[in-house]
Amino acid sequence: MSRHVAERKDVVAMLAEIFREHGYDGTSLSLITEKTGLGKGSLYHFFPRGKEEMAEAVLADIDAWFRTHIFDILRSSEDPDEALEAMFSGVDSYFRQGRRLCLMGVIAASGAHDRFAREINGYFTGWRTDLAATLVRAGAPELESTALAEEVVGGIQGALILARSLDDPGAFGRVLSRLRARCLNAPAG
Amino acid sequence: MSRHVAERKDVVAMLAEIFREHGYDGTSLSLITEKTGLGKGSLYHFFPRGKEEMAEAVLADIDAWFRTHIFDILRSSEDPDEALEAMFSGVDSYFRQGRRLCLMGVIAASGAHDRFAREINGYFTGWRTDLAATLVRAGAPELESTALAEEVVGGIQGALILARSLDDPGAFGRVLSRLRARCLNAPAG
DNA sequence: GAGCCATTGTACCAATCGGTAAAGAGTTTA
DNA sequence: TAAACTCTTTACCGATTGGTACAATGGCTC
Repeated sequence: MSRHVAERKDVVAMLAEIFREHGYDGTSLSLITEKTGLGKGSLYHFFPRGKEEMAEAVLADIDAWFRTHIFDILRSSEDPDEALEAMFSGVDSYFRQGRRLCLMGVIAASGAHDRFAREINGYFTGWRTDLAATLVRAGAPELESTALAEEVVGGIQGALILARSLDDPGAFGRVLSRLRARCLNAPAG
Repeated sequence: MSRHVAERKDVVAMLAEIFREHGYDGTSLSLITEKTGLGKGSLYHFFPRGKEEMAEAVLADIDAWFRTHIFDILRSSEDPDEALEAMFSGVDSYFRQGRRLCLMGVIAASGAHDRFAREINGYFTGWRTDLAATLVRAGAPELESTALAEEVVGGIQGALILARSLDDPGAFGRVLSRLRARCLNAPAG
C-alpha cells in the first residue's frame, strides 16, 4: 500500500490553503483527504490529535514565516525605511496581491477563535510591537508609532476582506500603498 | 403545545448574534434551537429553505439597517461633515465599541463566502460609493475620495478583527478615530 | 534476505449534521 | 361551534462528521 510517502511540511502547506479557503469549521476531514490525497491513517499519523492539531501546525508555520521574513527584518534592519519597504513588499507578495486571505484573520473572525486565541494574539501582538518599534526608529513619536502600527496591521486585514468582498484583488494593493506612504512619511507628518 | 409564539424579527435578531459569534459553518441547527428556544419545526416554518435562508434573512436585515442608518444619511445630509460624524458614531455604537464583529466580514472571510457573495458585494460596494460621494461633497478630490473611502471601509473591518485578536476592544475605537480624523481633514490634506 | 518500523488504506464507530413528516395546540374566521 | 389557518412539538431520515482500530505495505537496516 504505502505508495506515496508524504513530507510533513508539504502536508502543512496544503492544509494551510484548505483552511484558508474553507475556514476551520468548513474544513472537513473528507475534504482534507480529497485535496491532499492522504487517507485518514496518514493524517492521524502526522497529527494524532486530529483536526485541531492540524490547524495548530498551520498557524505555527505561518507565525514562524512572518517572524523570520517580516518581524525579524523590522527589528534587525539598520535602515528602518528599508525595513518598512521590505515589510510592505513582503506582505503584498505573501497575500498574492490580495488574492489570498490571512488565516490568522480568518480564524479570528470565526467561531474557532477561542480555540486558537493564544496563537492569534501572539501573531498580531508581535507584528504591532515590532512595527511600532521600527516606526520609532524611523523618527516617529512613540505615541504616534503605536497608533500607526495598530492602524496598519488592522488595515492589512481589512484590505484583504475588502478585496475578497468586492471581488477586486486590486483593492488590497491600493489600500496597502496608502498605508505604506503613511509609514514612510510618518516622521515628517 | 403552541406555547410561546415567536416574532420573525426577534428570531432574525437572535440568529444574527449566533452567526456573528460562531460563523456560518460553525452554526448548527441544534445550536440555533438551543439559543433561540425554537424547535426545528418553528425554524422551518419561518425559513422553509433552512439555514441558508436564515443567513440570507440576517444579511438582508443588516444591509437594510446600514442603508437606512448610515448610507442614506451619507447621501441625504446637507452637511457632509455632519454626515461623516454620524457615520463614525453610528458605526462605533453598532459594533459595540469593538466588542461585536461584522457579520458581512465574518462570512466574507469564511468558506461560505461564495454562497452569499452577492449580498456581501452589495453591502461593501454601497458603503464605498456613498462614502466616496460624501467625501467629494466635503471638498476632497474625486480620486482621493474613492481611495480614502476604500481605506476607511476596509479599515473598519480590519479594526474589528484586530480588536478581537488582541482581545482589546479599545483598539477598534483608536483606529476608528484615526480614520475619522482623516475623513474630516481630507479636503485640507 | 530477514526483520523492523514508519507509513498507509480500509473498514468501522457513535454522534451529529441539515432536513422532513405529521400530528397537536392555539387562534381566527364564518 | 366548527372549520380553517398558523405555529409548534416530536420523532425520524439518510448522510456526514471527527475519530479509532488494525492489517498490509513498503523502504530501511543489520
